Amino acid sequence: MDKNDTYILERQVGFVMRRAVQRHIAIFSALIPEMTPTQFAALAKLCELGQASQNELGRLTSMDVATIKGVVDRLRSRELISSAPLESDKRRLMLAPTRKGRAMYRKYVAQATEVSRQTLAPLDDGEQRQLVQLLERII
Amino acid sequence: MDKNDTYILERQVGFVMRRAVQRHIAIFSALIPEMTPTQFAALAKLCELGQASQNELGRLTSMDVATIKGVVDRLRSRELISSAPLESDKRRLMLAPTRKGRAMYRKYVAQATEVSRQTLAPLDDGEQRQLVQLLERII
DNA sequence: CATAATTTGTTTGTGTACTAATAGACTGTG
DNA sequence: CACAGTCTATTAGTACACAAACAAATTATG
Repeated sequence: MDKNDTYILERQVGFVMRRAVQRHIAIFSALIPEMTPTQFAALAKLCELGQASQNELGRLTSMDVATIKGVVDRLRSRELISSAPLESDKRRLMLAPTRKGRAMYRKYVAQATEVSRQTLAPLDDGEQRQLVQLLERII
Repeated sequence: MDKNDTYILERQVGFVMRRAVQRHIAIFSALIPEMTPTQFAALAKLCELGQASQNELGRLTSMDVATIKGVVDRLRSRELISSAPLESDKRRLMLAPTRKGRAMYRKYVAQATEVSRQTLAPLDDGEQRQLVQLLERII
């Protein structure tokens, strides 16, 4: 009856996005083998801000409390960021990039741009902008 | 010097895709609380095919060997799929949906379409098609 | 036919992501 | 001031995702 009553997995946004993310992560880890995309995102945001509480950093990088804790733990164990409880609010754990963390960020920031470039390479400039804009609207 | 020498996390495809996937998964689990998107994908594909080996199912749903194993284990422990070694090729584990699995698929297939609809709801019809097509090209 | 290469599935380890429960610290209101 | 509600961080549990190493079965090749 309906022209579209079959469910075609391959055409569902969720499925296609999952595959696109897979490819993106593969490109990322080829170009930036020392870090995951999530770790780089947290480090980049922290370098941009100078410092932030763990919770704040999680919100700004779209990671929930449990996720950001794991990411921060791993970055800290590699001495890319430092942490200290805040005197004026003892609930908060203030984070800052270490010298080593800043160096790591500087080392890879150009590569990170290249990751985005390669991910979008099959599209022309207009299409690239369009894709990012459409994605931003369904967030 | 350059007009774009700062790295803006929020504008990177990877970051935006990650957030879009997060929203999609939230919609999915609100509408289909009994299963994850991945589990539904595997079950749907298996219902479409009738049967498949574990490896085959993994390839068709874009899950690597370790991932598909976990997904299959969980579906099997809930008796949504059955498995049996293939006589003619003893390496292969043939999978098929159980009656219960088929019922589960039928129960949620309309909801799965609704998940895609809600995920794309902020866009008009043309934009929805465009987004999916652009994503397909960067896979 | 024998052996090398490939395919399939399993296991281990690491990392992301979410839920739910908990505890301690802070804030607001009565 | 007290105490209820909120915020921050931690912990435990489940699930996806990938890499690497392995064993068993099959296929290809000399």
